[in-house]
Amino acid sequence: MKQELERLNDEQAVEIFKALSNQTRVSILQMLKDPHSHFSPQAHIIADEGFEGGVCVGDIRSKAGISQSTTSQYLSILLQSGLVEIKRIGQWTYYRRNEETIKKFEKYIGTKI
Amino acid sequence: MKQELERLNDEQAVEIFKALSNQTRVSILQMLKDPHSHFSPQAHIIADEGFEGGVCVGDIRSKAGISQSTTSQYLSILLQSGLVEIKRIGQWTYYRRNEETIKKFEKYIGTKI
DNA sequence: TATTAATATCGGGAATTACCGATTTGGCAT
DNA sequence: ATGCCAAATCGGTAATTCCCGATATTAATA
Repeated sequence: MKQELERLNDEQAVEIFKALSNQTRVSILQMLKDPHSHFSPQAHIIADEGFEGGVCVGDIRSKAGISQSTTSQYLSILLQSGLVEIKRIGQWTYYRRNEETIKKFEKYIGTKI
Repeated sequence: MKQELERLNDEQAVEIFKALSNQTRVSILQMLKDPHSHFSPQAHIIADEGFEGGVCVGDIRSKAGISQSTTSQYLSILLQSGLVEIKRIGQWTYYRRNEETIKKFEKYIGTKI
C-alpha cells in the first residue's frame, strides 16, 4: 500500500502493528536496515538501478531461516502494510525498507499512541 | 509485565505489537490518553489515590462498545504488554496508561525498527 | 523449444485470536 | 449470612494467522 498522505490513519497503523506482531517479520525489517552487515558479501544486494539496499527474496529467506513460500508471504504482508517496497529486475524480486512509511509510523506512535 | 530495564527487547516489542494489532485495543489506549475528554463527567475516573487518570473497567467497556468479558480480556492483554497499569480500589479496577513503557516503545521504534 | 532458477500462489492442518454468554470471585452493604 | 455489584475467568464457536509442501508462473538460458 503506497502511502500518499501526510499521516497514517488508525487503520493503516493497525495494519503495520499486525505486520510487526511476528518476530520473524520484525527481524526481516531489521536485517534490511543495513543489508551489507546482515547478508553475505556475495548476496544479491542492489547498489544501483535506483533501488539501493534492495535484497532479493532468496537471500532474505536463507537469513531468516524460513521456507520459500513463507518468506514470500511475509514479504507480501510487509509490502501491504507499506513498510517495504518492491522492485522486480529480471527473475529477481528485490525488497527494501520504505523509510517514508516508517517515518510516518514513528510519528503516529509519538502523536496518536 | 513491569518494565524495569532501560530499553525494550525484541520480544517485549513484539508483545506490544500484538497488543496493538487490534483496532479496539488501540482505541482503548487512545481513550485513556485523556480520560476527561473521552468519558462522561460522571464516569469513574480517579484524580487522587496516587493513580491519576485511572478509569474503571465498566466505563471503558461502555465507551468501547464491547462485552464485559472482552473488555476484561483486552485490558489484560494491554496489561501484559506493559502498555497500561492497574490499581484495584474496593470493588473497582482502574486502568491507566503506563507512560514509561509507551516512551520506551517509542524509543524502540525510533532505534530498532 | 526445453530446462533451469526465482518467486508467487494454492491448499491445508495446526495454532492462535476474536468475541461472546455463563459462571465465579471478591468487596461492600444490608 | 444474604444479596449486590464490578470484574475475572471459563467454555466455546468462528475467524484468522502460522507455516509448510506442492504447484504455477515468469524470465533467462542452452
